[in-house]
Amino acid sequence: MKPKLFLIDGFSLIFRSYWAFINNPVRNPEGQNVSAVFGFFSTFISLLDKHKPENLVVVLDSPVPTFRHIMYPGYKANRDKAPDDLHDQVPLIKEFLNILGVKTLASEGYEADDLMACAARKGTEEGFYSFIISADKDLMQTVTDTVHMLRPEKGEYLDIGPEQVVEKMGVRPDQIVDYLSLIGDSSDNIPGVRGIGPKTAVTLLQKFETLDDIYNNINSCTKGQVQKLSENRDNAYLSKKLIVLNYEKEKEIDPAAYNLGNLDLTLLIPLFQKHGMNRLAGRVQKIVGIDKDNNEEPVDSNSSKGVYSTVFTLSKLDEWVALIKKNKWFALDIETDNIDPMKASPVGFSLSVSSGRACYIPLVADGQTYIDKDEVKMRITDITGDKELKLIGHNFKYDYKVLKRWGVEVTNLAFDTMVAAWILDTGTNNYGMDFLADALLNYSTIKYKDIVPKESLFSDIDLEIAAPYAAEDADITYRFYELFKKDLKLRKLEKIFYDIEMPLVSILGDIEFSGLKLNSNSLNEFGIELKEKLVHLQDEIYIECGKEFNINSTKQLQEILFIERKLQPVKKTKTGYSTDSSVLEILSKEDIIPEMILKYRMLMKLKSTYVDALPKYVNTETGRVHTNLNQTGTATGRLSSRDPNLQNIPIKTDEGRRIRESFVSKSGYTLLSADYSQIELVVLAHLSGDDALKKAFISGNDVHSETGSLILDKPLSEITKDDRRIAKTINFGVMYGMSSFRLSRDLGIPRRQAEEFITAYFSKYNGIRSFMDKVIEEAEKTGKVSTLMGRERFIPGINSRNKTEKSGAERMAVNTPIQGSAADIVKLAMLKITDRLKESGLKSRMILQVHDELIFEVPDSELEILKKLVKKEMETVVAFSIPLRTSIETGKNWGDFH
DNA sequence: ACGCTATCGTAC
DNA sequence: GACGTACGATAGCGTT
Repeated sequence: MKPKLFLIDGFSLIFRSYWAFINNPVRNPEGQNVSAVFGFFSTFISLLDKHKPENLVVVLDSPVPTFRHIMYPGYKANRDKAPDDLHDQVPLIKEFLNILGVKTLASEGYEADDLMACAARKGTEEGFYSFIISADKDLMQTVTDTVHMLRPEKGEYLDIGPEQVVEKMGVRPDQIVDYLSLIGDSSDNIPGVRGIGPKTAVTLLQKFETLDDIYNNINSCTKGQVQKLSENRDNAYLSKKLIVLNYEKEKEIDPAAYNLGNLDLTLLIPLFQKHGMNRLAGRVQKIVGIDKDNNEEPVDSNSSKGVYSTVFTLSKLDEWVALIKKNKWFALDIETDNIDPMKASPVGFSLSVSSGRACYIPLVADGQTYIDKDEVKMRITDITGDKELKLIGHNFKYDYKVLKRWGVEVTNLAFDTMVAAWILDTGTNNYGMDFLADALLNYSTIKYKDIVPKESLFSDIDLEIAAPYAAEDADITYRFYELFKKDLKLRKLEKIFYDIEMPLVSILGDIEFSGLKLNSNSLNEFGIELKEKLVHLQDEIYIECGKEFNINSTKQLQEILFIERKLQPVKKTKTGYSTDSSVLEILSKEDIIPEMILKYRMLMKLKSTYVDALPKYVNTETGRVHTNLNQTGTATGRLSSRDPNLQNIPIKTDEGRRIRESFVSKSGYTLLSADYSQIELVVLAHLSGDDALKKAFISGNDVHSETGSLILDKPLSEITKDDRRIAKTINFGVMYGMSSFRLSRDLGIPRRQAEEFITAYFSKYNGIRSFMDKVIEEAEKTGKVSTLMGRERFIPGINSRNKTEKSGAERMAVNTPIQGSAADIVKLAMLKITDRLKESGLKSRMILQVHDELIFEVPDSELEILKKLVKKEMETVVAFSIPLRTSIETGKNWGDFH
């Protein structure tokens, strides 16, 4: 049996699907028309299921003009432009195909028909059976014994070989071109011979074989035919040129590249569900389920409930421990009595070693104790400290901290399903079990809030209710594990997941567990100062305005500024005129109020967000602040920090710095901060390979001054502070895709000059321009971008025709490899340093990460050792062609560094 | 009382 | 509309 090569005429299918539902379009929850998406994938799935092709490619038309338009301006000139709501579905379809790993084929200047013909012929040469999936009858010219069409007719796809062509059209495949040249094609605006229709064409071709022969023997035709044929001779031959397919691209096509491998259709399920196409999601599940059946595996149990038991005795518990030791991989979940892991104690454990099976081990339920907690602790210590076993958890950092607090050190965490879900798609912001189970397994979980009333604890709940809920968590975690393990492999995301993110989970757990010491007293004193200043400022503002109002209300402030004081608005927001700081700064030239508001805003921010808030986070047991470093919080790979956010503690103003100063080291210890210098620019220099930027770094001089020297075209010695400021703004701006509009506003220079700066920047650093173009092109082709360590991010909207959306997507695409690679590097450094601290038995602890900065709490005696160790590990974590520098600072408080 | 969105401001 | 990634406070409005 020859392998099958499926060539899907993408737009043919898309158009047909769209118009098929035109009176009753399929819509997603947002109301967007997704008929074409639905129709396309409905057919796609059916074809895959029915024919099981080994190879498949979706062939797409390129934007006009093609060579046919150039040859004949009238070509397809009668076509209307595609409606917007059809147009908008194309990127979505491409994205879905991309996620599946199905290739697309397009080539500028050629139509899909040409490319399919090329691929089919090349396929024949290389031993494939080709199938062209299209409604277009022009393609019948390609049909041979080894090239068939699958043509939609009456709700099914008919297999069209040479015999079927003769049956349908009355001529052989090799006569199709001449046949169509005679009758023309009104839908493509191809003239043909006026007055000759299908009937006459067939008669003529049966008699004379070819168009040439017809004209050579024109005298044997009827009088009417002779007249029509001679009048339209040019049209007939022009039509022929337009209809015959072009094989120029045949050499470039490699059918083997379209091998589907192990196509995982389940990847489509969440996408379908997101767009309200539950029927399609169901069909995929059915198809995949049937496949599993054939392999004598249980019927897909993803969406069915599991079988759970409650463990009341130690002997039952030991049976489960034995199961774990046999299976090696096991899911563990802990129920506790507090949402904050630094305050929580375990009230029960659930375990699973296979999808659909789990148990719950209650310590406390309904206020009553069950199994002895010390006996359980021994078993838990046993299974979480055994490196032969592989622990699976969902958001296990929480459980890790609870266990650590309970006195159990987990050393064998191998798979966190929440982190895996994030690595597979960093672009969403819900990685909770309930949501993922619904989206990926079509499984509706028991919801915590449905079984635990407000103000109650989990340990208050009846065991009959608590046990299934808890066991389900372990069961679903195990199901996720089986799903994600496969996806990570398929998507080649194993390295970033297993080698970077997974070891990081417990490191982050340890950092959070350590926490930072906060001097609440000094903060409270500062709070009193701030309050006095704020009351004073508020009074002054009221007096100046002649009335009292809520200064914190932008709505009321707008009234004051733009109506009462008749100031000129600078920019608009969705709901009115903006009053943000850049606006107030401009307005402060005209009026004294804006400056007072700016001052008020700054002090208010410090007080409410930091001074008042931070002391509330001091843990009563440890006396320290334990932030939550969210590993799944960003689309680029960075960490984020919550409750409290310690990654945005002020530093820029003197007042703000006082907040930083309230973070102190414990007695006998010093804080050490190690900061990568300009890591994002260094990453950009490395990734782009731009010689000028690399040179700027290698020189060892300040990179912003070097940039200033380059774009302002003057020697380094003549670069003023102001020049440096401009260069710095541009350096950062470029990485974020800043416009000249914004640059001119931020620097207070004319738009023209800002444009010149940007132009100069890219002409001096031309490697950066080409790097960015390359990234955007990659994003357009694959729908995603990736970082140094292979982390991926989908870029929705990158193929949008909406200009704003498109350029927004481009900025994301360009920034993500830079920001994300920097994040990769810092994470690698964290892993290495942790290893070194462990093996050397030092008492120093990493206590915070702020994107490009690591903070340690170091015994005074270890200070010198640690300075060296940290610097060395950080600077050697990756081998770049340019140095990766760090600056180390130490002090008794976080603001003390200089 | 709670939840959502908009706006603003802090960090890297 | 016009600079990427976050979190969080407050206001204001709508729903329970």
